[in-house]
Amino acid sequence: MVRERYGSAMADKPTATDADGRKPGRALRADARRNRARVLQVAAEIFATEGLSVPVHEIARRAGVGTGTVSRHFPTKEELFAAILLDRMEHLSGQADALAEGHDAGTAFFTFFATLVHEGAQHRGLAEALAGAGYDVETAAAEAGHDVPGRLRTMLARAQESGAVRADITYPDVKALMAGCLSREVDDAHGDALIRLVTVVCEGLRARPS
Amino acid sequence: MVRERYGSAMADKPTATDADGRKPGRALRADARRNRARVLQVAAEIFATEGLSVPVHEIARRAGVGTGTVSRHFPTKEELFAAILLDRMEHLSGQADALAEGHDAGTAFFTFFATLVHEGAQHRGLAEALAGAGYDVETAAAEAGHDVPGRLRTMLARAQESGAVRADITYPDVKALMAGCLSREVDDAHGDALIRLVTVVCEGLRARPS
DNA sequence: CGACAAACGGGATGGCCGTCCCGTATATTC
DNA sequence: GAATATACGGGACGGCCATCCCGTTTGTCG
Repeated sequence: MVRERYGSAMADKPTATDADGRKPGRALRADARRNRARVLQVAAEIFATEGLSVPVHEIARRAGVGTGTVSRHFPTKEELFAAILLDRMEHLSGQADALAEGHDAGTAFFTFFATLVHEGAQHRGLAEALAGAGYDVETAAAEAGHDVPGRLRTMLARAQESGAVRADITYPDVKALMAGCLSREVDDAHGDALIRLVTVVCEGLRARPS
Repeated sequence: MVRERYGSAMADKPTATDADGRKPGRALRADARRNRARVLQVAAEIFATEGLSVPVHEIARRAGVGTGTVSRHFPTKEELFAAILLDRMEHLSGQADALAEGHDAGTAFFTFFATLVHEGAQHRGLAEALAGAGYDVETAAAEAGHDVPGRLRTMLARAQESGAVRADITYPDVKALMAGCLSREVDDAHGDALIRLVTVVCEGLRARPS
């Protein structure tokens, strides 16, 4: 059987000392900011391609920093997970705003839907692990101003008003369809299969000229 | 953050000594057979409700056996996972055969579809973990004579021939829809939400009188 | 019923990983 | 350019868990 870890133990009561959610005091030192971003990026890639069980030491090694640096920025592995997701949410809500501005309602919605599916294909496990731990990513993101679901909901409504999307579709329908595209059945997250699925779903959502 | 383990480390190269896949020699002693079945059942329940990271010791404790007994029957945790899934597959293919015999093609298909979704809701993580480890459950099950996908495929074909299911549906479509029903969005695996989703999907699959 | 092998129990072992700590290096500030 | 707090590196610690081992129990067969 292929080499694979399932996960790894985690402290029950992490002694949360500093979540880098620092509002007060000084700003982060320049190198600290760089390192933090680098860890976040490397960790996102590694977790996406190799699973959540990759040791934090390994993340640090590949990011070219010491383990202490990682755990100072993200006191627990769980907080690292959350930070990655929040970071992605920030990107996504930025993209959403750009799309909403530069395209007609239909195009914006369909494009954003596809973006979300591809993003989801990358970080599937992450979101599940945090959800399983009772961490509500969407709410946390919304509080940080990166309300991706809200934006999707708005885009859906506009697309429907403009006649690009069937009027009988609801937001939960869209979420379920998205989840369907993300099923394990679609093996490779980058492959054609995913693109085909998204295409099919979008076609299904599109309002028929009738 | 709520107490939650993500998983647990596992040996890279399990010294596979005995997989209980014993064809030759003596049959299992009566008590051994009992214990094996009991562990399998208890483990399936626990993994389904509490996640895959529950320690093997805990499984043994709750099954009322020693850890040695568990690891003799299932040398590694991974083999325990696989055994559970194979066991479920056996149940399922039995149900499939019974359904195919006792009902019309349409009812058989829809009922089995619902059964699969509910089963999937239980053992979601299990299948994912094994798939991630490169273990092909479906093939293994097929080799053991419990070819669930094959049966579903057959039932779909018959249901389509009989006019109960839309003719333009393909088997992969069905798998994707099934996966959609199993999305994390449907929180409680026993709740009404899942039943509603299944109902909707089945209605969608049903051939319209036109 | 007695003898033997199969199976059991659960403690011991080894390894892995998250987290903490502290001496060192470096960005920032005056 | 010096002083100082901030951040870094990576080794060490502690805990957890899968697996193994071996003395003991129990089913099986003659």
